[in-house]
Amino acid sequence: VTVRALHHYERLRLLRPRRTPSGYRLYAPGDLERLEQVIALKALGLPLKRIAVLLNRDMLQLPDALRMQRAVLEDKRRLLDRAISAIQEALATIQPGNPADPVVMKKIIAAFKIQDSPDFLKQYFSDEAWAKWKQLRQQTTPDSTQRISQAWAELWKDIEASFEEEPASEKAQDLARRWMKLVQIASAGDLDIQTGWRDAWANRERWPEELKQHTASVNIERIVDFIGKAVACGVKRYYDTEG
Amino acid sequence: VTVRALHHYERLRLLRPRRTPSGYRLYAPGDLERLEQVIALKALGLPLKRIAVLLNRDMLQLPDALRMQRAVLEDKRRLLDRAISAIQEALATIQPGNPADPVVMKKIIAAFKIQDSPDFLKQYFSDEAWAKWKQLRQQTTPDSTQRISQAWAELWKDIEASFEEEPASEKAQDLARRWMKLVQIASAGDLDIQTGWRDAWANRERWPEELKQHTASVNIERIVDFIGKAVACGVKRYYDTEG
DNA sequence: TGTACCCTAACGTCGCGTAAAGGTGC
DNA sequence: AGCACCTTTACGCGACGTTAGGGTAC
Repeated sequence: VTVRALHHYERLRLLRPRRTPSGYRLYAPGDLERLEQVIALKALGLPLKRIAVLLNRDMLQLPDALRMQRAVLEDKRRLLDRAISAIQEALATIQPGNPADPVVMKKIIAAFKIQDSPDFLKQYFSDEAWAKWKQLRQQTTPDSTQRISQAWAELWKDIEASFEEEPASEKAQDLARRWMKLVQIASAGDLDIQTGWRDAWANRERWPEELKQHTASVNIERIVDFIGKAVACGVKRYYDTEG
Repeated sequence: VTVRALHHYERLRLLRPRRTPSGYRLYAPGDLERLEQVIALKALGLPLKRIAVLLNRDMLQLPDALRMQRAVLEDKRRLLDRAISAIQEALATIQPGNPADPVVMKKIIAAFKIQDSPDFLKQYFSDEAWAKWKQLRQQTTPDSTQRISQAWAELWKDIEASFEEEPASEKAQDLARRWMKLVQIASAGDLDIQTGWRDAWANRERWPEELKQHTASVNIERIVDFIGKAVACGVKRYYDTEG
């Protein structure tokens, strides 16, 4: 805490130290305690004026203020997460050595829009599934979100390289297993969430443009078709051997 | 984007729209594209002056700027996480209905100090273990951190209520299993991290005061003693039955 | 003639940092 | 007398919001 800060707090009526006859400030232990309170609340992001109200008028507002502040900070955190993963996406497209400035910009913009659009997907989810999905996203670190979306991209590419395979072939069955595993990871094994996504994908031609573009680099229709057949094949084989 | 913002960007040389004879601004498609770039970079938290340099002088700095900004945002996120969990702690102590304002403040301060002190724990970890532990903390959401620390607190209380039990009793063995399970969860099953924590706990009388106070509400010495015996008992029983 | 826009200029916000100009303690 | 400290006053930052005062398009 700098001297200037102390003066600042005093002008905002947060501190009222006594003075020596010549005008020097004298900080008593009580002032120090109050200062610690100010610093604690400031560290939570509360504006000094609000702290002044809390400490001078009524401490009873404190729990409410804390709850509000928590909500504010959580919003800020979400914005930060979005910005960070947008940077990740942008850096990923810039890596290969192509400068391509406007492309990078558009990647950033797209990354934001994609994270805006989930609200649009809500219509395909049941209320319960949507609540679970939202909670899951809150619990997931952007880092692991990043890894999952990269795993999808890699899987799509691998599938595109295997379009010629028979659905029953070992290679196709491997891809199908990877697919199902990713579905389990991305949905945390929750069936309601998986159902919501299945419906959302079934109506993907009605998605907003920016969301569609996220899969524009691959032939998503043929991929879905291929995996659908491979999974069907795998399920059939499973029942043939089991029963 | 408000009108005032457009004027502001223009004064900072971020935009240069043409003018009608009477002085009205005319925004061409090129200006719009540039505006979108400004907005995208601003959303990442870059200051407008830096954006001006990037867009006017050299785009080549862009990747470096993005990487730096990512680091800045990740720091901010860590601060935010700390503030959020400090609020959680404070609200948790306020719940029971006791106003107790100064106590709440001290909780907040303590919550910050505890999150500051991990650097002190570094000395007990091998370099490799410390790196793994840092990475694990980065990947863990504050939410789940909160749940884990609450689980520890509950377990401690349950153990305190069972001090009279024999180490070999079913109840003690249950508590030992809960303990080992929490260790596995908190360390993500990593042996290096577990070893680091074991050393850190072994020297807990040399921890800084604020960290010690975190366990001050329970009789941590007897808890550690009790669990040590119970685990030893469990291990012995395991080998007796196996071999 | 109205009214819905546009323009510039300039001050306010928030939490201090940073002088500048001068007094106090020892 | 010197030097390290204190005091008040006031401007600066960053990204605009918000008047105030006046012109323009239709």
